Amino acid sequence: MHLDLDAFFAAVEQRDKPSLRGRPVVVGGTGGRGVVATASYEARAYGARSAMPTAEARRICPPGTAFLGGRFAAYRRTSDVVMALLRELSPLVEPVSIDEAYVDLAAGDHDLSVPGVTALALDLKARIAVATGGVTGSVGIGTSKSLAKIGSELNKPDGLTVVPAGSELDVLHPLPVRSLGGVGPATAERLAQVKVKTIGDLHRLSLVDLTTLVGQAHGTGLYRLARADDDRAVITDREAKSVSAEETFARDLTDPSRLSAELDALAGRVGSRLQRSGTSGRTVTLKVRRYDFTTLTRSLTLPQPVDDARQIAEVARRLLGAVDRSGGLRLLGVGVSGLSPYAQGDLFAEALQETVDGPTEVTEEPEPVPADPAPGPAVVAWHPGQDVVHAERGAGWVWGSGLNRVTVRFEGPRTAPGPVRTLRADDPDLQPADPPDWTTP
DNA sequence: TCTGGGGTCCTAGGACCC
DNA sequence: TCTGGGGTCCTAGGACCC
Repeated sequence: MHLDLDAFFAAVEQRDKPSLRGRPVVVGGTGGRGVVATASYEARAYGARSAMPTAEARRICPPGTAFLGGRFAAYRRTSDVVMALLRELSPLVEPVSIDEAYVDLAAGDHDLSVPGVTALALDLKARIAVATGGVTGSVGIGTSKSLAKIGSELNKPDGLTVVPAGSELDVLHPLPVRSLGGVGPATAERLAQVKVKTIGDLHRLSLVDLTTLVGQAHGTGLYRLARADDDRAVITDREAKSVSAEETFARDLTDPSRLSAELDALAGRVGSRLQRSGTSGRTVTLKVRRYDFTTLTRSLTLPQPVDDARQIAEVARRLLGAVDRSGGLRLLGVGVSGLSPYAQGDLFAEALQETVDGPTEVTEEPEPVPADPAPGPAVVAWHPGQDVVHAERGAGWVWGSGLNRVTVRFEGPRTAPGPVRTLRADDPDLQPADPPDWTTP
């Protein structure tokens, strides 16, 4: 079974504010650069849609339309109530998002005949409406995730569609390819170029033609979905693979200190979420959207996982230093991926930390003194693009560099030219500047 | 007053290793 | 003299989803 709550954010607002009932309601970003998250069915009648710029929705919706910024805590509470009802049906419930979930009815104790699941779904919808104070949902039931999802889309809002076993292809074939999960604008356009518009058309394509057209994984996936061949399981707990935060600014930013402060704030959000979830990750990714909407990412994988906001901000700043910021930036984002469990108080984690940081407790052992002097001065700070390096004992010129490495020729006595060293980002001689100074040309 | 924010998965090339 | 074949990891971008 697939359940999709109807115009969810708008429905919660209409439930909580009776004056909004029967009126167009748009929930989303209300600023100049906001987009629509959810439009109520009344607003959809005027053309308002998810992902549409709110400015456009304001143009096409009549006076009296409510534009709301959203109350996510309220949506979360309502969602939790619904998910709890689903868990009464089966232990196997997979929340896809705040307003959507799959339920493996076969894992519960149910009559799986068409009349049986129809009665079950009608009862569920009634109980959702009562428990949430009037929020409705659309339900699809079928022999696979794909069919259940398609079923829930077929009769919206407040709908119920059961696709009986054996009738899958009859239901699928007349539908447009866009109905299949994973077929977006780009794939639909490619398929249209070979005259494939419906899932029935798709069924006639050979596996080789399909994978040539849209790639190996995508092609084999679509080949199977067109045949109602879908054995994906309902997964109750998915581990997060990345944590990120991003922000579109009301006006493009150029001021380095403002950008730096924004990175601190974003890294702070990511770091606290990582720490709350007891994870940390090795790869830090910076996302940049320029004034002209061109978007790029830069990432760096560290030798050890991080969950500390300052460290995350440090890496992000270094990455931003290598990006062309002329013309202004519209958006900055910071993410951490390559996550691993990193529970505090975890003995294994502490042991791991010891190997990284050395013993936690202060020991009587003196710092070991190297027998031979280091071959060159330690580099204190270097940022991509920077051509002079300041070191603990002198300065050097950057001979060559990549994003996470630098080759430096250090000054030395005239009789003995300085050595050339290549340092990677994880070289202990390459230490973060404090305060970070990525603005240095 | 054009185009959010949070994610997942896949691909492709290069470095590197055996 | 000349250049294999397998694999993993990292980086960057793109498609897609809600």
